[in-house]
Amino acid sequence: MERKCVFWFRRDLRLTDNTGLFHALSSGFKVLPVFIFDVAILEKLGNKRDLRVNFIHQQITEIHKQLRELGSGLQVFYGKPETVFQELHTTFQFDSIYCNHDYEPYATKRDESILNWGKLHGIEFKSFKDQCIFEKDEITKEDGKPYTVFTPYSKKWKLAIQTNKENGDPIAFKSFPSEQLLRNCCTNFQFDPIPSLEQMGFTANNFAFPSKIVPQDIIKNYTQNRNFPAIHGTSQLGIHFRFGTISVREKARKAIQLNETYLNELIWRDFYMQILWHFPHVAKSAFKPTYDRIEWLNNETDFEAWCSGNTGYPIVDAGMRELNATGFMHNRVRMIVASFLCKHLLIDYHWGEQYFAEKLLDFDLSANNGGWQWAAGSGTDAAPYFRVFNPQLQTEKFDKQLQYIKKWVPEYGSNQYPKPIIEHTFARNRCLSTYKKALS
DNA sequence: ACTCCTTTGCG
DNA sequence: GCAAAGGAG
Repeated sequence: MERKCVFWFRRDLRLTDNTGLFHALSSGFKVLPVFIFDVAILEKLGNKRDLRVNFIHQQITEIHKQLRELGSGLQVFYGKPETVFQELHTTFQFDSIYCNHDYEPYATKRDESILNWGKLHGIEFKSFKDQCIFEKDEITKEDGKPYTVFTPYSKKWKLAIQTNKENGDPIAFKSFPSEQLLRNCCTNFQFDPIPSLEQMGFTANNFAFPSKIVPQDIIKNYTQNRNFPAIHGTSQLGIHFRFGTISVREKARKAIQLNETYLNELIWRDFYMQILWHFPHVAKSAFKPTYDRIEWLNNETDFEAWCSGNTGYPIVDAGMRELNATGFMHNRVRMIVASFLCKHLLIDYHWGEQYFAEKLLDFDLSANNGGWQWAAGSGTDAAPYFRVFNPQLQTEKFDKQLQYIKKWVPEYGSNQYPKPIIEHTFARNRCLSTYKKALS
């Protein structure tokens, strides 16, 4: 009988340079590509117009189309992964499941449960590194322990790129499934139509997502431009990294050629992924436990003003309005609004982290958590607690002409614009004493 | 022990 | 200039 396997797409929604898919196709087994809309994840999304679900739907529809042209297809399910595989196995006797590693706590548990289910039925679960360059224990200190500070981590990372070249270049375009390989996909399978967004309780939306093609000048001038929110100076590739619609290896090769500052951003991504892997508690609580003792004020009126972009601090409000309108916020501004929420308003960083998780199209647990804990001061290599961003100075440095502010806060300067909800120096001193109390 | 960070602000 | 905390080499 023909040996068969399943390739399970998760956050690697592409056919080219996809490590797990490549291994599945070269295994000698016939490959059934599948995608599962996980009910547990979708049910947690409060907004039924969620654009990220739209994005996933678009991408898998595209993959299905590409595989169709090769006489195969993508089998898409809506359900609980454990149940889906169990049911699929009764009609389609596969010998193994191939996929790529996912390092988030929920995904780790889910994969372990699938692996254990597989063991009971003699099904192998084979997972590969694909969404980052170095993972887990690949970059550690000399004593084998994980780095918790970025700079030494990044030095080791760059060194490893050089030294690993001989035995399997970590950024090589090594996993290209040729058309011939793709023909190892199942052709005699009755593919079901892809469940519609409406069937899953979501609304379809014609949204123009950021392109995965980045003009080379943006990367070349990244160092000079990246901090100015009025300039289109960042790649805006976040959503593509999040769902694996681009290959991080490809982008790392480009970054090495073109711009070290941009490369560092990719290394930050690996850094926070390995932090989440080694210290999964950061998803729920502070990396530095004493920071859980901070007595946040958590004023809901202040939080509402922050969310809606009505704090009376124009750079903060511009950022929040950009986020609410587009699902994107410039990174410099992310730092400013985060610092403002934690330090000026003394609102638990978890509130802001959650709000970003709901709104950002490029939301990624490890990066978002790392960023918020950095801003709150509670994280690895974080901003010292006594460093309180001054929104006024940040504006003078990074939006001197007020172009960004005027774009998102058109009423700025008129009497329509709210007065600051808190005075800077007062807020700063209140923050310092509150933090000091918790940390002493 | 000594140095260098760490997406900075204040006096 | 210096603040004030801890990691890494």
